[in-house]
Amino acid sequence: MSANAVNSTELEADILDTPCCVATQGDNVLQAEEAEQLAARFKALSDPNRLRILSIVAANDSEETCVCDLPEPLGLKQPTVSHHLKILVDAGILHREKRGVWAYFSLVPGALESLSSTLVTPKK
Amino acid sequence: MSANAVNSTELEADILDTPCCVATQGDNVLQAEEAEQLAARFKALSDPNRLRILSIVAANDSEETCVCDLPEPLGLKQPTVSHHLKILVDAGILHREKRGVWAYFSLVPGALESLSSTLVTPKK
DNA sequence: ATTAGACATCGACGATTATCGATATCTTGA
DNA sequence: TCAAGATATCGATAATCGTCGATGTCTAAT
Repeated sequence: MSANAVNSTELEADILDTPCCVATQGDNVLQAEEAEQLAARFKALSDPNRLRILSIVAANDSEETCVCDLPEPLGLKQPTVSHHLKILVDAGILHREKRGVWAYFSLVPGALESLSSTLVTPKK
Repeated sequence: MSANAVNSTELEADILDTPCCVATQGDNVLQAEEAEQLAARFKALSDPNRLRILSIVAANDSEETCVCDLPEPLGLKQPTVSHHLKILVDAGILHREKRGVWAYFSLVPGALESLSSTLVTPKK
C-alpha cells in the first residue's frame, strides 16, 4: 500500500503522507463491457435534436408520432430525422411501427425509466 | 383536419386517411436551448471511461478519489484521465478539490439524481 | 404497370471527440 | 533556490458524428 514509513528518520505524517492512490477494489466497479453498453444508451440521449424528438413523441403519447411530424419543428431535413430515429430505435428507446406508408414511433415502455435508474442506483 | 370525404364516390376511410403529420403543439416540447443544455449533460455520460470513473468515485464515496487512482484501473494515460475528469466537472457532475499536490474528486450531491429525473418526468 | 409519396440508405463533408506524448504549472520538501 | 512529483494544458492524429443531397425501396391508388 502506501506504508513507506519504515524510514527511521521521519515518522511524522506530512500532508503528503495522506493516503492517495488507494487501490480501487475492482469488484465494485463498472467493468469495461457494461460501461460500453451503458454509454451507448446515454450517447443516444446526447444530441439536442434527439432529445427534442423524444420530447415530441412523449408529448404525443396518446397518438403515435410519425416521421413527417418531425422535420418541420426541428428544422432538420428528412434524412437527418430518419438518422436520429434509427439511433433512438437501436438504443431501445423508441419503437418503430410501419403502418401503410407511414412509420409511427412510440416510447418503449420502461426504457427511459430503466436508464434513469442506473443514475441513482449506487453504481453497480 | 383530414376530412377530404366530400368525394361522392368513396366515403369509406382508407388507411391513408388515418391522420398523419399532426401539428405538434409547440408549447409542450423541449425547446432548442434547453435541449442543448440537457444534451450536454448526457454527453458527459456518453463515454464508457467516464462512466467507469463515476463508478469508481461513487464506490469510494467515503474517501475521495484522486486522479492517481484512475489511470491504472482504466488503462488510460494520465492526460486522458485528466481530460475526462474536466468534462465531468464542467458538466456539474463531479466536484474537484485540490489539496496539496493532489486533486480529489467527489460526486456533486444531487447532480445525477437531477439528471435522472429528467428522464422520468413527463417531458418538459 | 405506372405513378406519387413516405421513409430508409448511401456517400460525402465539415465538425467534434478520444487518446496520448510533450510540456507547462504548481506545491512541497530539501 | 532547487528538484521531484502530481496534475493540467497543448498539439497532433485517427475515429466518430451530424447534416444533407441523391437515390433506393416499399406501399397504395390509379
